[in-house]
Amino acid sequence: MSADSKDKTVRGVAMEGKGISQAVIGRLPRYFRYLGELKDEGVERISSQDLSGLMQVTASQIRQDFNNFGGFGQQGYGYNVEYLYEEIGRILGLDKQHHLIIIGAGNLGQALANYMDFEKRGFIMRGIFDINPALIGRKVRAMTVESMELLERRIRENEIDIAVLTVPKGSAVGVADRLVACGIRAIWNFAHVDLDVPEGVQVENVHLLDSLMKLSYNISCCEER
Amino acid sequence: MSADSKDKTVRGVAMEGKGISQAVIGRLPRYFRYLGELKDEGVERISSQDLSGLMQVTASQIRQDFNNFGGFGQQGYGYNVEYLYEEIGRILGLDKQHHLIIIGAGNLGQALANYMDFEKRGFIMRGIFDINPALIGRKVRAMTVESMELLERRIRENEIDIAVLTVPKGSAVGVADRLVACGIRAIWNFAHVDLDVPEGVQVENVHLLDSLMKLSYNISCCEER
DNA sequence: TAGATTGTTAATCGATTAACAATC
DNA sequence: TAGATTGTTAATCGATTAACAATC
Repeated sequence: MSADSKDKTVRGVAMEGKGISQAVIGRLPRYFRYLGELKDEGVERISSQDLSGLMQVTASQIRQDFNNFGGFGQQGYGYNVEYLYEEIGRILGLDKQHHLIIIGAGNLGQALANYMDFEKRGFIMRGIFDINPALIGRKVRAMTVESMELLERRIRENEIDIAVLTVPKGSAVGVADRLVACGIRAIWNFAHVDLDVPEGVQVENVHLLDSLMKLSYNISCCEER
Repeated sequence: MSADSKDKTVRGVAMEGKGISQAVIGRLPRYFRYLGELKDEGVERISSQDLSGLMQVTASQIRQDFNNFGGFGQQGYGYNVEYLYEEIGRILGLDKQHHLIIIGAGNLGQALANYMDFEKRGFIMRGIFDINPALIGRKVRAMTVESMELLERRIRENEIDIAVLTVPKGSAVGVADRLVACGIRAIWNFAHVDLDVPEGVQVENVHLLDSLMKLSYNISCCEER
């Protein structure tokens, strides 16, 4: 890797550049998951070859992926599982805590609020909001559903990084605008619309219906052979 | 397109071949969504150019994508919105009904059971299962949570296409094996593990934690500039 | 007919895989 | 040292974009 596409590595913290493709990023959580399992099983080191067999991706891709962030391995040895796990966690920003609020306390919003695995990785739910007066005041796990009027204030008070958008598609764009206006960094969007946000605000879409449609396609395309 | 990469088109039903890349398939639901909106607004025809402006993808890609399934447009005219909408729906298999069961009646399973938009597109929930005796018998929308013992019987009786897997990661692999054994066609997997199924069984993963991790990466990579 | 816009081929770009020299 | 395995460059493959002839 040339000196200018690779960014400086400061004391083990890979200060990765802007040039990493989303294809690579998309694979990091899966590496992280497998490495976590290996670590739990007490495996100390692993080669790209062995990880390749386990994960069903080429060893070449594994090495290429890791090298985007500087070398984590050692020739003739492979990769230290714990070290690699830690590094990928750091790259993914899992060494820092994130504060989230959920907007939309319907079924999905409540389900996400109750899902414990997020907290284990540092994603802390700090509030849940709804316009429906019938829901306001209701307890959801450790939180109380609050009025949408309090949205901006709470975002500032509680240093919220990420807004989880589980409102109906009709209100999503309006809510997203309010979020952007009060300086949110990221939106995890479950509403079935595309959000248009200024550069610097991250949007990650979870379009469940789209996902189901892909499944539907793959069912029908296979039987038609 | 050469005669042998393009499959026969029988009476408007595009019998698409196996050769369509998942990149293309992944974009179809979004086209479908935009075309549905245009249709609802009463727009009769649209050019790849205009759709390009709307959807923020290149006109070239739009034409290329549609041409994977044979020509839906007309030179000098563009695409008929309603026709294209119908065709893409058909390609995605939305002209047929799908029968689903949910396995795991926890928060997420219940949230998905209550989500109305799936039915509108022909995804009909026909059952919900759990091992937890405390949940069995409970009403979820029009369904009653049933024991896992009834799983295989219900799949056969109700002609289930798709199993929605919302069980903890520890039990997911075991349940998936049972599903495969009794001939399920497709698994919509929300459990945080990779399922290993035989060819011909479709798996669509929704790894929420992975999605959140990507968001986390994109937050931290931007501030580090 | 002239203008518009597709279908389709060719050019470019990016991502994946293969190969191998560097090195532990 | 010899063997193993990475880091990295080069080759391949696939996907996207550009261009334009076909045609409505």
